[in-house]
Amino acid sequence: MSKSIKSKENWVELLLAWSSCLDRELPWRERYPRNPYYVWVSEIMLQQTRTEAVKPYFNTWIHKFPTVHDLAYAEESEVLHTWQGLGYYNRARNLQRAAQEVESKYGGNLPETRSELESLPGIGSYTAGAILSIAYGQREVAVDGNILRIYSRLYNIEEDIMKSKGKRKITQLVEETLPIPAGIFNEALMDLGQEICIPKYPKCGECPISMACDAYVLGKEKTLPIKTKKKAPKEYYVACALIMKDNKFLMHKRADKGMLASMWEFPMIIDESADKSVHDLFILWGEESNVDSIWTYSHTFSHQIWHMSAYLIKQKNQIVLDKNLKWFSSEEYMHIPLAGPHARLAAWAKKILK
DNA sequence: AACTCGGGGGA
DNA sequence: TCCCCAGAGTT
Repeated sequence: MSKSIKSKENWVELLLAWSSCLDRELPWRERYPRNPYYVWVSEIMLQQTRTEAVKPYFNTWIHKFPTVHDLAYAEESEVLHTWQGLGYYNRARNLQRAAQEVESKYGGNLPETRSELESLPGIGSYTAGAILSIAYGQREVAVDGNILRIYSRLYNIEEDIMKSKGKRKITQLVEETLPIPAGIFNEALMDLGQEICIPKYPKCGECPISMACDAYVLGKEKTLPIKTKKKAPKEYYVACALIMKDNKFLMHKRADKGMLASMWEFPMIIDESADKSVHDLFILWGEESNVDSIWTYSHTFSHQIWHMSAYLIKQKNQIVLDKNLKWFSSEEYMHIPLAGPHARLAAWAKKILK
């Protein structure tokens, strides 16, 4: 039997041996058995987000909301404020809603079946599999971006891993190779995906299972996986109003659905035309005290680009406040969830009040 | 199946 | 610049 064939059979063992030596120190991996709530919070935070970005948020989160109960009864604004800067804010809202359901329906204990977990908001097939395998020791697959990439290379899968056909094929393959304990194996694959089998230039020279890897043997490690490109972000022009009264700024709470839901912003008009956004801002909020913008910034989201400009505006005589329109001092607005680039504008605008 | 939803880090 | 990342929900 040739070495490569033998390695193909043994790659799971080789991977597990490698990862046990690696012993990564992560805040959500501190003890055995794992705290299911910690696993849950970390998996939600890690969706589409790098480990290094998550670490400080995870520690702050656990400090503020140590248990499912604490999260369930927290103010939504504090939940969003704690998540501010991490992105994909529906994750935070869904996490709290799910915590409320776990509290009321399951007595504060995260359920241990795939169907019950996937019925909770924010928990899909990947996260359910991660919780079941890592926190509860069940033999369940958890197919994330790392696993799609690694299996595409290991088994020379040329299907597009972003499409359901490719994902189905790889999920089937993972199911066939999944050992016990699956949690250790799933974590080992994620470690390999972050440390070695990285997207652009995989470090095959350091890889413990390169001899079992079809892509490496065939010299295709840089061309796999096949993945569709994302389309270019759409560009918008955003005019922001700085309206002051009694050393406070007027601020607006965004709708509870859609982009940056329920987060606060300076009153703004967004449009595909720069001129129209500024024109409409003055129509709606009043006469400009200076026709020139006093602050500009371009912010790139994953699917939109906002070209922002801020204007000092003399307030109209009548501004009808409601729960979504309030005055905040620069001290006060550091404690509310600020919408994306508005956090940057808020930090800058503090000096106007001095 | 295609689209929305954030932000930051690396080459 | 461009690309990617421990995905889920909606249409």
